Amino acid sequence: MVTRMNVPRLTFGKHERLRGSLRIREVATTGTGLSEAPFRLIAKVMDLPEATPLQVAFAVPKRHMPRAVDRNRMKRRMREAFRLIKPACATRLRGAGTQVAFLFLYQGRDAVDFATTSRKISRATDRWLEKHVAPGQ
RNA sequence: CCUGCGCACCGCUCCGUCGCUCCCCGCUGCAAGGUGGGGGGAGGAAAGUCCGGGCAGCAUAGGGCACCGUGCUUCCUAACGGGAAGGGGCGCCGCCGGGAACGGCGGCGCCACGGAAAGUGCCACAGAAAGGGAGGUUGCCUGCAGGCCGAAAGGCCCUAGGCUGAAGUUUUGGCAAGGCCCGCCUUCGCCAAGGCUUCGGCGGGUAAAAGUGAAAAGGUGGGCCCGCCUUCGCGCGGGAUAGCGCGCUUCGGCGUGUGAAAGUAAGAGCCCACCAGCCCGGGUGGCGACAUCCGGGGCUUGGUAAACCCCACGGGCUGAAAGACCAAAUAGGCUGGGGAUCCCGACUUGUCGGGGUGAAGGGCGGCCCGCCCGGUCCCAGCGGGUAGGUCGAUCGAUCCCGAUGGCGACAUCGGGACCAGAUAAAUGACGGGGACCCCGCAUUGGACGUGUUCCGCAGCGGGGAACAGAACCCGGCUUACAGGUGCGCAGGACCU
Repeated sequence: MVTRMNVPRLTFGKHERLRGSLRIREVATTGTGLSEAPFRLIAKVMDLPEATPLQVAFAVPKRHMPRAVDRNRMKRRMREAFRLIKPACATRLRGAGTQVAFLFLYQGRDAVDFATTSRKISRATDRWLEKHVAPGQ
């Protein structure tokens, strides 16, 4: 109980997911992006319908990974990786007082393991925030 | 025991930490939500989207044509192009019968399996020729005798056909030369006619033999002997044999009854018998596909319908992005009220009444076009409709167990269970253990067949774990698949 009080839970609920084809298209077309190995991050500072500092979506194109099983596995790894770094990212955005929509794309042809995925996702997020969000407080 | 093939079934499991989604309950909050607890959460193919159905909307008097699909029978089913049980055909293997063609029985496998005898088309390559279809090549046989017309050339009859060239040889006759016994003989000589042999061209015939092809027009065996004639012909008669029937059998046959055949130059695809197939009629068995028996025809009618086509049966079209409902902002629509402005009328000269307002009016300007000014306002309600949301949407031809009926697919009855429901799309990430399989290392136990054999227990190290992710739901089909289990078949090794 004591640990629960101090350490924030590493949750990742539905309201923190970027949903709706119109918003996703807006991020994909007008957002600013950067690449990190097989991943690509596109994000945009914009108003979100939920009271949350960020929303995020993950995409794996069918033309690179034709089998649904492979696409699912890659999306799950990306989601898991982002879940673990999300709290730090959220506090930073709360400090800056802005809302950001993220869109992660996977552009590789073969699946990569979780360690690599985690490292790359984290680097990409840090780099994007460094560039576009003023450091809080 | 090993290997391969086929069919059926299974399709790793547990723990910890951190998460996701749906449902239920408690607390909290106006609500959104938060929080605590409990429960559910991918497959045998979820795949391909190839069939069928439910469900939904649209269309629809009835019928026909067109188009599409299906195609042995009966049954199962909500339905099917699915399934079950049968029938038939084909292929391979084994055994049996027959002189042969071929037939019977058994096993295994395969088959979209209505009609090719309604018509049309097509049948590559090869081959002379490929479907109303012949005699082409090599080879073989044959070209003998005659009549009539005509001046002749030639024509006609008869005939399967009624030729011709070269060389050699020979016979007869004549000529020439020579000889002598003088009317005969001889010749490396010449001419004419004829015969024979060989070779070639041309015509006729074509069985055995040879070729191509998937297929050359179903196949096998045989067609003997004697006699007769106003009629010599697919004539008539007699006999024999084959064949067929019956009986016996030592299965080798024997006995007995019946009993074939026609042609030609030679032959045959002509004739006879049988085998196989086909068609027609009838009997028996079967719900039926069909089977079987008897009689007749005397036909041989090739393949292809996944070519057109014919016949029978079925099909309205579109799919969950179907469809139903709620519904913001903005723009526009309609209705009502108010404001502003313009026009008209009335007079009490600033009020009232009526009407218009995507126009009136004013300016630039001779006029039209055009441009500019002015104004196009505010509020409420209604309806359509977009974003978004809810339903559809997860209790159903459902699953499990049992009983009964049925050869079976399956059906009926009884009891029990609730078992994914996401929506940029949940079912995961990381770590560790346990089974399983493979490889290596050593260690032991057992079996007799004592081997470079086979089987088993525990140990250490390393590796592997397939195909694949629900998207309205269900029944099938097809395809993919590591490893394992069971059954069947085939082959091999060893023992008895």
